[in-house]
Order: sequence, then C-alpha cells, then structure tokens
Amino acid sequence: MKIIQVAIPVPLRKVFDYRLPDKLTNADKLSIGSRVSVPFGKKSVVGIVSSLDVDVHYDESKLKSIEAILDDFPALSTHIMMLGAWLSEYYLHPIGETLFTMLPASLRKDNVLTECKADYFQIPESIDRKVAVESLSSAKRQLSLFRELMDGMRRKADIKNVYSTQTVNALKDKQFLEQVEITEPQGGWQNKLDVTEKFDANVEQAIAISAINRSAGYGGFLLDGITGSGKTEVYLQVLEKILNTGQQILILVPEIGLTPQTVSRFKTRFGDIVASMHSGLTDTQRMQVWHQARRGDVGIVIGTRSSIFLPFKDLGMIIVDEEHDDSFKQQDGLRYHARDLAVYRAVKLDIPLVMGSATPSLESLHNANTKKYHHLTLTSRAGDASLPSQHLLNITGQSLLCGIAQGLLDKMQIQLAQGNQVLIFVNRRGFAPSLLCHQCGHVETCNGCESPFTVHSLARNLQCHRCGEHTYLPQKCPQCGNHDLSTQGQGTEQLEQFLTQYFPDYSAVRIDSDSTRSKARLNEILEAINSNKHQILVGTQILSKGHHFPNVTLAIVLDLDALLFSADFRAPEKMGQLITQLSGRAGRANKTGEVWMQTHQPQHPLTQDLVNNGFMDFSRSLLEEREGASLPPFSFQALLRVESRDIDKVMAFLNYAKSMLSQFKNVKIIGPMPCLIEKKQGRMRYQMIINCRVRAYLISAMRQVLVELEAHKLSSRLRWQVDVQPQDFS
DNA sequence: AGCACGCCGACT
DNA sequence: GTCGGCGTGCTC
Repeated sequence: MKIIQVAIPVPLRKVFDYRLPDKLTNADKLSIGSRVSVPFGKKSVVGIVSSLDVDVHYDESKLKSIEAILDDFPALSTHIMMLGAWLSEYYLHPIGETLFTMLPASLRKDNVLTECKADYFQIPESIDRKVAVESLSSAKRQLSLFRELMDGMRRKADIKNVYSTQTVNALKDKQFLEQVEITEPQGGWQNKLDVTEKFDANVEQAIAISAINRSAGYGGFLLDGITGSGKTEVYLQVLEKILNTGQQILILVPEIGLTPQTVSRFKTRFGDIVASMHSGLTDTQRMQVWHQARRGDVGIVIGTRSSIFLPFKDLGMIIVDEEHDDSFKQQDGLRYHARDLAVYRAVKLDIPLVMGSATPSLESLHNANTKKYHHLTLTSRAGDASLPSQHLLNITGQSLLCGIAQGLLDKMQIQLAQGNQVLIFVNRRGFAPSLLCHQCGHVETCNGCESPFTVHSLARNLQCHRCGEHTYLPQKCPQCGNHDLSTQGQGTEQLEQFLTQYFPDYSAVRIDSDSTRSKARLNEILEAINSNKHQILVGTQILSKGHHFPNVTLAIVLDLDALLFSADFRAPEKMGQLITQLSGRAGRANKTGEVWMQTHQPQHPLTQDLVNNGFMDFSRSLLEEREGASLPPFSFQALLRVESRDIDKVMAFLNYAKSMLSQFKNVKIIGPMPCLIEKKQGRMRYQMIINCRVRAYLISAMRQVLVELEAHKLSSRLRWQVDVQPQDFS
C-alpha cells in the first residue's frame, strides 16, 4: 500500500502517514510541497506533503485520509523543500514547524492559494474593428482606448488610471469592450526595467565589480568596505548585469536598515521593479510580495531576515548587506541565521552571493581567509572625507558626573556652542556587568580561562560564563583594596535627565529600544535630529546602525569597558564593530569629528589595536584568540537553555542532558550555568554550551540526545530550547 | 503545541 | 453531590 507523508506544525520530530482517497478531484495537483488539509487528533489542520508513494508494511487500515489538496500548485517548491529539510537538520528543529516558518503567515491557515486573477478589458471577437474605429471617429477618448485594446487586452486597473469611467462605460454600452477575468500572465518586470546613468566606479570598486561579474555560477564574495566607500554602488552595478539577463535579485538587509530611502535608491536606478519586505507589512502585503517573487513580477526584493524564504521564479544573485548584523539571526522558534541560508541557497542555485560590511563578522573573515569567499576590499571614501579621529580617555580614579568625565562635558560645551551635535553612546543597563575597580581599573577575571567574571546580584556571586567557574563576590578590590567596585552602567533615562539640566540651552533626545518601539517613531526622531531640533543624542546600539548623523562632531562612548569585559565571547568583536560603525556615522567632509571612549584600561591590547591599526588588524588578532581558545569560527556550538520557576527541575534536566552528552567524547560541555539574565518573569533560566570542532559530529550527538531529552518526564514540564550556533547568550 | 482523559479539593 | 486543578499521554 502506498501512502503519503505529511509534515504538521507541531513540535514533533516526525512526519505523519495518511491515505490518499480516490475521490479527490484534484489528485493530479498533489506533489511534494503541496498544502493539504488533514485530520489530526480531534481537529483538522494544514500540513505539507513531505513524501509521496511511500511503501508501508504495517496495517494501514487504521490510517486517516487526506481531506483536501488545498492549492493548484505546491506552496513550497522543490528547492524550498530541500532547504527546509536541511534547515530542520542543521538547527535541530522539528520538520513541521520548520516548513511552516518558511511559509508566509497567510498560508499557514487553510485559505486557498490560487493563481493571481485580475479583470482585463478586451474587444469582443465578433466586433469588426475597422467598422468600430470609423464609428468612433467623433469620440476621441473612446477611440484612443479602443486603439489601445486593438494591441491586446489591458488590465482593468491600468485602464482606470488613464481613462474615465465614462469613456469605459461608453465603449461597453456599444459592446466594443468586454470585461474578462483571467489568470495574470507571469513575469514581465523585465519590461519595466529602466536603467539610468550609473556613476563612475573608482579603481577598487571597478576591481570588485569585475570580480563579481566574472563569477559564473556560485561564488561567495565578502565586500569589505569602510563606511562611505561606496558598497551600494558596487551592488548596483553587479545587479545591473544580473537584471539584464532577466534574473531576479534578493537583497537582505538588517531590520533597521530598510528605509524608504533604501528602496527608492534601487527604484531610481532600475525603475519600478522593486518590492520590499519588512516587519511593518500586513500578512496580505507579505503574501503579495511572495506572489510577486514567485511569479517573477518583480526583479528585486529588498527584505529583512525572513525574505530568504521567498520562492523566486529565477533568482540570479543574493546580496547580504551589513552581513555582520545580528538581526539576521532569528531569536525564537527556528533559530536560523539568514546569512547561512543565503549561502545554502546560493550554492544550490549556483549563483553569486555578495556579503557586504564595513565590519565583517569573524565568521565571514575566516571564510575569506580560508578561500571559501573571495575577499574584496574598498578602502577609500568618496570625496576624500576623512573618518573621525578616535581617542581613549582614562577615567581610572576620576570623578564623573553621571558617568561622564568633566573634560568631555567641556568638549561637549564647545561643540554645542558651535552649533554642532553631540552623540553619547550608552550600553544597555545592567547587561552582564563585570566587576571593575574604578580606583585602579582592575577587572576581576576567572582563574581558569581569564575571561571577565559576571556579577550575579541574585546569587550574590561572580560567575564565569565561558567555563562555568564561580566564586564569592569580593567586598573590596583584590588589587588596591578600594571599596568602590562599580558594576552598573548609566541608564539612558537618567543620563538624558542629567544632560537636560547640565546643558539647559540645548535639547537632549533619547534613542533606544523603548523610545523607538515603532518604526514611525524612530523616523520621527531621526528627522528631528537632522533638522537640528535636538543637539544631544543619547542612545544605545541603534545609533551605530544605518543612520548617518552629519552634524555630529563629537561622539562619546561612556563605558567602553562594559563592551570589552563582558561574558559573551563575542563582546570584543561587537565592541570593535560598534566603535567602527559609530565612527562611520558621525561627521562629514568639511567637519571632521572626534570619537572619545571612556575606559579604565586605556592600554588594553585589543582597544589599542583597534584605535591604532583599524578594524582589519583588530579582527585578525581576535581570530587568533578564537583559534587559541577553540571558539567559533574554529569550533561549532549548540546551546541548551532551560527555564522554569522550579530551579531543582531545571538543574535535574540539565544534569541529565549533561550525562547524556558526556557519552560523546569529542564534545566539550560548558555548564550548566545561569543565563546572563538569570531570572525572567519569575522563571529561573540556566543553560549549557556544547562545543565541538566538527559540526557534523556535534549535530549528530545533539540529535541523539534530543530524543532522550524529549522522552524524559521533565521535558514537558519545563520550557527548554536548543540554539545551534547561538549569537546571543542572554 | 493542543487536547482529552483522569483522579483529588472547595463550592453552588 | 459537582466544577476545576494540572499531571500524563497521544496525535498518522
């Protein structure tokens, strides 16, 4: 007996067998990737066909039958189904949930997916065209419309834009025009392609462009170019070649980077062939983009993370802009990294992949070093604009006003008086605080691995999040005996208040995730800043992403140490990216800016390297460190996080997982240890990091252990998740 | 994940 | 006497 297998959106690592009844009228529409309606438990759900014609050797009489084949064509193409199977394996995520993550929300429900239909106008067959034209000689508009229709049918919506209802109705009354509903012809963006004059590329851009253009089939390109070096122009010119061959382009951008200006830049160059997809769209709008990509109605899609799942008709290139950005990694459910999926799709489709950044991730740099990617660099800024100078300010033992050194307040005063803007970067408050002595600059580090300890006020101790070591919380500095051990940074709210009082003549504005929950609000604030309504900008990471502040001549980083001495092993990398990005955002050609960073350890080799030798050199040092410590990209990680109100259950489950994992001798287990945010909504959060040199080995070990964990009786009574290649340890 | 079944406490 | 607590087990 042949049966079919269906993936259901439940957290179960299996597919379900169903019978295919004879009576289905559209049985010919059934293929792998089809959406079907099936009985599941007490109700009926939507599933995805994962295999057809499977032989089974058990008694199939108890099997249920498929209720309906929902669509005219498979919602998930063969290519996307293969991506789904790979994703499910790679991220250790149940197949049903994985496939449903790839589907637009509208298709997760049982509404029917039909080919796009539209109303069209045409001249009825029976009409003698010559006669009709003569009879219309006195009606100019009607004649004009009739002549247009003589070239073929026209979409109703398009006609309505040009001709009045009156004109249309007049022709309709004479029966010279009829309305028909037809399936929209696919494709056609190529007709709208309208390339305008391109800019002359400089030597470096030209080298990059020709390298990418030469690529036949798959090629990974890391476009490593400082801010203002014209990465976008490179994108535009390599895109042009692909578009001219009639193939589509996907451009992945970070969440914050997708502004109307981004989209219009591509529209201006190539015409109305661009669609964008971001979190602000409704389900219907997303569905529209999905259709447009699938049918080949658009040439370019610019989108955030989830756009990597769009079913392009004929994709010719993928661009990942700001490839280092962490918003490409999904932080719940299927925890995929869109950059990794981009690599997968580019390889499978045999097309070029361009990843651009001024501060490439160590993962990508490593791939460039090992020749997996071609490394293309852009080092000169347009118009000879120079980057702001970077300075370290030693604040050890200095008295600070709300966290700012007097010297910098004076500098602020000078810049503000000259009509310039000042930017102050603050970290998220209380995030992985390390124990640092303000008097002597000493940082308490773990004996075992020399990484900084994290202060846990809950447990009142110090914990090392790299190796799991912990120790008591000292009352005074072990080096100088001072009692002033700071742990917390300044909050943005507090700082904004202080600055408003200190500089009463100027307006301070706060830009953080609270004040910019909505995109519209963020744009409002940014516009107010550009029109100089505010002079002092206080904010978090968001300041380093995407937005240029030409009037900022002084940028201050309040607490460089918090960026550097953090539990996350990626902290120094993030610090370097942030400082470099921040520097790129401030100032303009005729007004060179300064970046000042407050630190207790101005001689720290990493900061020195960054400030003196630049990001490239700095990241080389970081890569050496990572290699020495067997950390990514020189090893692979999986993270097991467990949450519950009951700490005993959490520990019992994690210890069980640890004992299961310890059968595998090539994996290194770190923990269990508390998460950086140890308690959230009353739930205790603990985690374990599993490290391995070989990815396949790690995945296979984890897969076996997951089966055991799911069988454990605590499994359903706890909240737990697995994060493959985790980015965020909070 | 949902959902039903199932066996023990305070309420109309 | 019942309503409802959440432990346990299952979903083709």
